[in-house]
Amino acid sequence: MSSKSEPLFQPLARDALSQRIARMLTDAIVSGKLKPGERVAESVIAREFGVSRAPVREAARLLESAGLLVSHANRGFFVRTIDAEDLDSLYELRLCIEREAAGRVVREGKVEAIIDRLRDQIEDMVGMSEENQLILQIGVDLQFHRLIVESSGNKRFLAVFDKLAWEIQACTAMIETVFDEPGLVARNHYLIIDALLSGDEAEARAAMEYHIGVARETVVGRFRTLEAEEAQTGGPKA
Amino acid sequence: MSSKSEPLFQPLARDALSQRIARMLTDAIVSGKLKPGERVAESVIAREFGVSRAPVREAARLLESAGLLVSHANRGFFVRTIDAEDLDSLYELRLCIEREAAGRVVREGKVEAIIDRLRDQIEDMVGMSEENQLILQIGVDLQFHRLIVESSGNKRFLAVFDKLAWEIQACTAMIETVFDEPGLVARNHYLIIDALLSGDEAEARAAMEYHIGVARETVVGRFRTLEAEEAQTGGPKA
DNA sequence: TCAACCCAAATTGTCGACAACCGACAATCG
DNA sequence: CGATTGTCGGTTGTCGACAATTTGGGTTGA
Repeated sequence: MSSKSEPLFQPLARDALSQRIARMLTDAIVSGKLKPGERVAESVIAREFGVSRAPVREAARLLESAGLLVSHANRGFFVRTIDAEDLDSLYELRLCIEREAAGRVVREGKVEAIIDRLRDQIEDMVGMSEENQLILQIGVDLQFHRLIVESSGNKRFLAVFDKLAWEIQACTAMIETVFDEPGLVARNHYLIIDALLSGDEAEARAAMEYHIGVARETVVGRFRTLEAEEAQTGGPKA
Repeated sequence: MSSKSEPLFQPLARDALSQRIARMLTDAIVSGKLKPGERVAESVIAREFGVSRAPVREAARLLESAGLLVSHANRGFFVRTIDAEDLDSLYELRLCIEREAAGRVVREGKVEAIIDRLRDQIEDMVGMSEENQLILQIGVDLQFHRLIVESSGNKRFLAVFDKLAWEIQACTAMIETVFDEPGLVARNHYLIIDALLSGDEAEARAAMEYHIGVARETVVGRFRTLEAEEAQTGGPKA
């Protein structure tokens, strides 16, 4: 092994077209440029990207399995609509995963390895909250939680988290003012860090449960009012 | 609606080809006819089914997102290999979901609505255990658990469960003797029913945790020995 | 006026073909 | 004889075209 020479170049980024298209579409949905319920015609997308329909189709199927699109047979793809109840279920699932992950991180002594990065991310969140960069803040927020899930060592937890994180980001992007006091939300993550550092598994689980519970109430609550407003203006869609 | 005449024929299978192919492939994998690590060339499958590669490709991507296949860029699809550690992670995830689901079923008083069906399924399991129909028994076993998860009312729980159930079934299909005493395993489900009927949420959670813990130790243990055996005979594959 | 019907435009589902790519074997050179 | 390089068969990635299906609007008839 020692005879291997130092690599001069990184491998070129040569993903398949479908993967690049999937990433573009994901960004468009998560950032809210494509709105829920909106149609995503593969021929239209193919024209815009200047490729054939095959890779677009594959990208769409990828996003379908990720839960960002839904497909009706012979009618094509639509950006997934999500209702408050569904969002609530999503947070309940998230709670299960992250609570267990936080416990495992403490139990297996993985806190030290990530504590610095977690602190940095909180700093980033605080900075973004002061500049009212809410979408970006949500992104870092999810990264913070992802890091904990990742270091739990359970790859299945991470896979589930990644799937639901996309959806949560997309949903929060739809709400104009997610939190009344973004700075407070950012700083509240210090409570999680404290609990992790306490070394008490039960405390870590409780802190995570509380944290996610607050987010759940806030976001789902906002979403409910948003739904009620839209029920008055625009008609409901299936 | 009443004017509709009696249907002379069943509707022809008019799902997309890809869905039918996906189902066939799923059966082949879950039942063990396609072994882990085995190559699934889309051109070969397309020839066998007498269709073009496009629907086969879509089916493969579907199964990839379901976790039954993996794709290496430009090299095609392979039946997913799973190691004991991964299987253990899977059971840990399953524990999180089902423990919470059992609690919710009790909390929201949904037990009555499903108790009869649960009992029937246990009877089925006992019958199959006596006839040494282990694969079938595992299927009903998972149906039993699925019913609890479904009636928890959280659609996300059900979605995650369905994904991991496939994998658990495929893994157990690889092990010749999953349990020493299948009849005992089947009857142990009565403990879950008792806990659900107790009306105590904590008790329901504990019973589910214990039940899955036993299965986890048994199956993962068997899998470890299976891995060790294969490490001697055949070389390990990436 | 309204309903049912029919037709046309647009979109998806599927197909066969070609090019790019990977892995393995054979050929070449030191 | 070992290592690198060239070549080849087979597979995937992508494409353009055709068939099947849905949708919406226009027409016809009561």
